[in-house]
Amino acid sequence: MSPRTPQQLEQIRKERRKAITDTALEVFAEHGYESASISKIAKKAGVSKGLMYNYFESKEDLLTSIMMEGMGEMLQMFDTDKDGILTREEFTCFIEDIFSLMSAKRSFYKLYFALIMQPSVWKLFESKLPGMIEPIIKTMVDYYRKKGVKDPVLEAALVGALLDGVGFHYVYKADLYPLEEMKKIIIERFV
Amino acid sequence: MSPRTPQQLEQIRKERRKAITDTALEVFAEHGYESASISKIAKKAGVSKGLMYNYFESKEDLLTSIMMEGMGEMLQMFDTDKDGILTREEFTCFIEDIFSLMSAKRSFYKLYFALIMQPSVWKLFESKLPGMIEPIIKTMVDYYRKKGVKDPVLEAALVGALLDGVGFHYVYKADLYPLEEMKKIIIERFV
Amino acid sequence: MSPRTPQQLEQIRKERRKAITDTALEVFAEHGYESASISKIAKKAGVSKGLMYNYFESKEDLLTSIMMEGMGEMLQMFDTDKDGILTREEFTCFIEDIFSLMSAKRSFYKLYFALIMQPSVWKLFESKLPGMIEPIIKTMVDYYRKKGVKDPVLEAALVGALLDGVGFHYVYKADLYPLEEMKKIIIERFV
Amino acid sequence: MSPRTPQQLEQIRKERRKAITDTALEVFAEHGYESASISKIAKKAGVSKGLMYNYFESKEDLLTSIMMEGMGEMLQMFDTDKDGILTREEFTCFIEDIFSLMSAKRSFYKLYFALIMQPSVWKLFESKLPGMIEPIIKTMVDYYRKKGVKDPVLEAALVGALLDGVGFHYVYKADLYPLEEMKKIIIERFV
DNA sequence: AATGAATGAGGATTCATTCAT
DNA sequence: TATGAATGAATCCTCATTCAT
Repeated sequence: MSPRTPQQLEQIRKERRKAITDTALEVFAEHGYESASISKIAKKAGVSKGLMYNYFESKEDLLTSIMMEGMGEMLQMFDTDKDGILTREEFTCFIEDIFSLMSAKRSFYKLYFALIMQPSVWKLFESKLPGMIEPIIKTMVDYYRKKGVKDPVLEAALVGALLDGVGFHYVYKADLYPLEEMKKIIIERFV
Repeated sequence: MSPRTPQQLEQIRKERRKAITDTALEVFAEHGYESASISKIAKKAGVSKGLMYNYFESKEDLLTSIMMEGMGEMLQMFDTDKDGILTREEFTCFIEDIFSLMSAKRSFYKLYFALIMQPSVWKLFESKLPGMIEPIIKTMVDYYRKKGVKDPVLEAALVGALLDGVGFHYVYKADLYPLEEMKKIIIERFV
Repeated sequence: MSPRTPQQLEQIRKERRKAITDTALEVFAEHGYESASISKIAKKAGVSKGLMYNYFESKEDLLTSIMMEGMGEMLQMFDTDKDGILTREEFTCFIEDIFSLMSAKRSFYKLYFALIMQPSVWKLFESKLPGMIEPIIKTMVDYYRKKGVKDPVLEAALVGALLDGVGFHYVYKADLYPLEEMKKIIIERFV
Repeated sequence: MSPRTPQQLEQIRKERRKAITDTALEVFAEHGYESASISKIAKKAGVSKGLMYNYFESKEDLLTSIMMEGMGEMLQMFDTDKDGILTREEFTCFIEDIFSLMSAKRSFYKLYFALIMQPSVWKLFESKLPGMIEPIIKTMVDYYRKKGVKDPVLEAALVGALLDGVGFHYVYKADLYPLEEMKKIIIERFV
């Protein structure tokens, strides 16, 4: 009879949108951006092709939306106030956060790696990615500086490379990767 | 105008094939596997579309051929006999080899990263890659075992991740990356 | 908050309908029939897509309604009784009416031209159009016959072609067209 | 065995291209630009959809190619040298040329009208048309200026509108139109 | 061995229309 | 009466692959 209330509509849109982005993330990560067809995503999300364009302007928009939101979520995890002194415990916590993230958001990580390597797609993000990574790097540099390490920037770069390498291997070796042991040894050696 | 000798024909075939693979490598890396069209590659290689199928069965065959040959070349660099005891000096040498490879074949390296990260491409190789990488891993595990490290497999995995991470960063940060310092610190800490 | 009276409802319906047809005319004329989407029209008319179908059965129905009504309006302008003798002043008036119409209803003219030229659309109107044009032709033939012109039918055809040509150019040359001067010279020469 | 000679290829391309443009002209004119689908044209031309894009970059390119070529042909008819003084006889000739064109190329003329009236099509040509029509306008303006007419530009616009109007009516009234008489009266009055 | 015309399946996208509310 | 989410057919276009020459 009467049209839905704005609240109802908002609710519907939110749910549908999430269904689409969740599915798209999976499919993008599984097949790559180019191979993932809107058709496949729509079908897997239980939605018509046409509806996809009710929520996202284009395939590219769908991709960038997912990436931006995923990156936003990741950044929030490191958003706790780290202006003061960084204790040993806090840094341990920080490393553990990164590892939690790796397993919690493995699909996203995979997509991130897959996309970052595709020059055509890279262009969409190269301006935004540094902003995401910088605070993480800074945290580490600060920690090592305070700890009195000789070359804190190099040390942070080393740990950064190590973490990316672990992430990369983990993402591709799937369930066989000794993530927990790796975490322990990294905390042991680099905290 | 006598017909070409079989040797000449063989020579021509070899050259044409190389022209195609070289061009394809570039185009695949620049546009990604899916976006790179046979047409573009053929035109850039100065060859007709039809001829491509005289040298390669399909687009996928073209890709796998390129990857296999490229990886074969890389592995040859580590083919020196390392069956005996691995001394500290030899391991240092080994690490240095890897870093040499990174800078000597950097563009090459970049192309391989770009391709291997695409899930559609990865699927074609994930069964073959372990066999190719294994000797490298094995070299490291052996070294750490002999050195008396507590968990040599984990240690090798750690260094493996670190090296991949460094390669990854180096390939993308281009000329700004402190590759030499990184090499020094890795040898210092992990040899 | 008593419910609206039937009169009020009727009034609201009328206004809404007019809002839709007015907007649709603009959009059809601007983008052409095929390119004009119901969505665009609805949004521009401040109405929901769904409501469009409450007032018109289909896109085609919307188009034909607009055309019929527009043509009706045009005919009314020439509906003044012209049975008696047509003086020079009355004919001047008549020409001026046509020019008024051109600028007052430019959007409609544009749509009319655009559609009349599409054979598939033409079929919807070809039975009704002659009825609209005939009285205009007749008025002119009568005038020239009374004036003693040698071939009044040819003269009327000439002026008819001229008026259509001017309308055509005016509609497409937009604001740059010297409509006033054209009117003056036509009245000067052909009245 | 051996590939086709360039001459053979050229021949094939020419023929196919003509088959496509001829069919497209018909279909565009019958259904309008937007409604005419590449599929329909391809099928009617006895050609695959894909091949259309071997000959034309896009639907728009197909349309513009047809229009440009048709208009080029028309303009060639007015290519006789008209740089010197334009005598009364030459101008008569010029008008007669236009009328010849109307009947000789009536079908193209019809298509031209049908297409040019569609706003979406018009946009593609409004930048190019003036350049093509200008010489015709200029010829008329020059003639009237030399003849001492008070406002030669307006006079030319008047005749231009008249000619377009006549063309428009002729094209739609088909065989019933008194084209010859119209020509005579126009030459009588406007030369 | 070599060519490029030709095919057709499949991709992203649009949009008139329907329907639950 | 009014809404806009949802559908799916149809559109333009791309491209790996085939084939006559």
